[in-house]
This record gives sequence, C-alpha cells and structure tokens, in this order.
Amino acid sequence: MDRAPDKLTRSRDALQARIMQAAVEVFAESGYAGTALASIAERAGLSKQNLLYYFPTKQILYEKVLDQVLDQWLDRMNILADPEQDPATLLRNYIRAKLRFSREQPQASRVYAMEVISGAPVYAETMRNKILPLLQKDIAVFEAWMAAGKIAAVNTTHLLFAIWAMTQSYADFASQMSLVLGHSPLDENDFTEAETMIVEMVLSRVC
Amino acid sequence: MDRAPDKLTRSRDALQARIMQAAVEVFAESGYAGTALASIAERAGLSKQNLLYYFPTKQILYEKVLDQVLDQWLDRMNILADPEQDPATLLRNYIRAKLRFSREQPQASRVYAMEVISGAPVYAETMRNKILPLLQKDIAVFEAWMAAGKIAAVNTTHLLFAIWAMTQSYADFASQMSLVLGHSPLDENDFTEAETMIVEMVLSRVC
DNA sequence: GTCTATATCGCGATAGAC
DNA sequence: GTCTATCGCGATATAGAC
Repeated sequence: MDRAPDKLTRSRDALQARIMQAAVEVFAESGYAGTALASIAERAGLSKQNLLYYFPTKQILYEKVLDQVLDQWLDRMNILADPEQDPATLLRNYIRAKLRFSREQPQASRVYAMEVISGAPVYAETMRNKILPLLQKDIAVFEAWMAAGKIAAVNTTHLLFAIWAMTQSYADFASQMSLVLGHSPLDENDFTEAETMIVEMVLSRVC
Repeated sequence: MDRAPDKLTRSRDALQARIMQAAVEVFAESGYAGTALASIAERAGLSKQNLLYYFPTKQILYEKVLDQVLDQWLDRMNILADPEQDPATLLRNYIRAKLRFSREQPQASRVYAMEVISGAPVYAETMRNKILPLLQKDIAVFEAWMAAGKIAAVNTTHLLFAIWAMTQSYADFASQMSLVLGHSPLDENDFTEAETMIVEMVLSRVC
C-alpha cells in the first residue's frame, strides 16, 4: 500500500485547492469582512469547522488567497523581458496576457483590486516586496526602449498605469460593462474589441 | 425667534452632512459589510444610536451615500454635450474633469468602485436607470463625431471604457501608485502627468 | 480528519427615560 | 434629539468525542 500516502496527500491537496477556489470567488464578491467562512465552506462542500482545520484563521486563508492570486499573475506577466522582440510585439503580448487574465481569472483580479482600493491593510508589505520590484522592472524596460530610440518619449510610469487600468477594468468593472453592452458575461468578442482598442491607443502614442 | 427653526434645520442638515461625509470615508475603506456603524458615528462625532435616529438602517445610509456620490459625479461630467467645441477640446475637458473628480473625491470613486466590483448587489437598479442612459449619451456623442468624420473610426464603447478606466484608477489604485511613485498622497504633478499621458493617448488614436 | 456542541464577541437595531 | 440599556443574531474560533 505504498500508494496510500500519495492518495491521501493528493486528496488533501485537492481539498485545499477546492477551498482556495471557493474562497477566491466569495472574497471577490463580498470582500474580506463581508465574507462568511460558512459561505466558503458551503461552496467547497465541507463544514465550517472542518475548513478551520485546514486554514486556522480567516485572515490566514485570505492571505493565502492573495498569494495565489499574485503567483498566478506573475506566472503570466513575465512578458516584457524578451530582448529579441520589438517593442510593438511585446506591448501587444503584454496587453493580451493581461486581458486574458482579466477574462480567465476575473475573481482573482477583483480580490486584488478590493484589497488595493481599501488601502491594502493586509497586503501592503507583500506589495512592497514582491509587486513593486516587478512593476519597476517593467518600467525600466520602457525606459530602455526610450533611451534606445525604439519608442517615442513618454512618461513610462504613467504609461504603465494606463495599461494596467485599461486591462484590469475588464475584470473589475465587468458588471458595469455588461450593462452597457447589454449582455452578461463579457464574451470573446468583447475582449477582442478591447485588445484592438487598447493596443491601437498605446501603439499610436509610442510608436 | 423666527430664526430658530432655520438654525435648527441648518444644524440638522449640517449633522446629516457630517454623517454622510464620515460614511463615504469609512465605506470607501472597508466596503459595505466591513463597515461598522460605530466607526461612522465616531468619525462624525455622535453616538451609534443617534446616528440610527437620522438614518434608520445601515443600508439606507449606504444607498444615500451612493446617491450622493452619483449626484456629485453627474454634476461634473456633463461635458461632452457642448456642440460648439471641437472633439479634441471636449475630450480633453472630459478627461480633465474625471481626473479632477478622482483627485478631489477619491473616496466617492472608491465606494462606487467597490459596489461595481461586488457585482452591484445594491445599486444595479439605479445604475440601469440613471447611469446607463448617461453613458449611452456619451457614446452617442462619439458616434456622431465619427459619422461626421470629425474623429477616426473607433469602437466608441470600448474607447469610453478605456477613458473611465484610466481616469478612475487614479482614485481606486492610488495606494498602489503611491508605492511606485514613492510618495503619498498623489500630488498635483502626478495628476498633470496623468492628464498629459491620457489625453495624448486618446487624441493620438482618434484625431 | 470530521463531527457536535459551545464559548465569545461585535454588530445592527430597538425600547424607553429624559 | 440624545441618552442608557439591552435584545437578537450571526460571526470567528475552540473543545472534545469519535
């Protein structure tokens, strides 16, 4: 029975993953304080007390959710570093990747957005240590392009702010966009239109 | 003593205004569920029970806050309608007004953003009735410009989405921006840079 | 690891004196 | 209109049997 431990480990991991997934969904809808552990437990299919066996406090669960959100994001957004590609291609890929994240993981984006809007009471330290260097790296890439004359002169920091804002809003403000567009949820065509618009705006300014 | 009623009315109104102001601040920080009436009461300088005398339930207070936020926004954003001005000037004014709102009323913007991110559980009806027509009117202005050949061909809906996203983010994501910029709060210069960047991007695309 | 039971607390809201 | 007192509920978290 040497498979038994593996199976146990796997099912334990699977249960934790199910809890995390449920937690992302509920936190995205109701925020940290507005979320009841019972809602998460119900969605994950176990009791509230049992949930507290795997995650001893609500805040620890919340921090782990934020960590997972950040990891998923980092996995996808290491785009600008490829020195082989020209800026226009890299910018297009960057915008596309961020829009894909907004489409495929809207709850992740919303949990993070709520934390930031609240002033990052829980996550400020991690933002400073893990997110800030990443953003500065992206800005540095823009600066290098500018110095090499590959793109027009721009305020690189605010250019990056603009790109985040436009792409992220397709997750965070999806409910308002659905209202305007007349259908819910946003579909593939909406994201294609979004990508076209954003890429055109950015490239028409910097190239 | 015919001034007495006026004075009373005025101080009652003043107290209600103080409560509303405190409520905007706390709701912006903690969201609806995360806000304790006691926090609002303390910030407004009265007891929780007395607050409930002026606003009988938490939800009613929250809805009045959202209404006030919306009214403040509507007051400032009726910009695009002037048929005398050319599109470039109107777009610049529109972006400037929305950025000014993000700068002067960041809490208002954040309360609204949190409500939208949560899927607008409380405010969906009002959004449909009061905000949607306004947005459609702005989009219609873009469409008219396009039809008249005054601006380049664009997806007007997503253009408006982009402008909201970029301008609104200077309120909602201010804590993240402060981290990158290395100072808090955002200052006049940051907003000047933002305006320049956003206006250039939009105009380089459509004009 | 999962269950029943429960401790403990903070919150929204109400009652009633003044 | 403001105060003291308190109800009732739902929440996080813990204890202990199995």
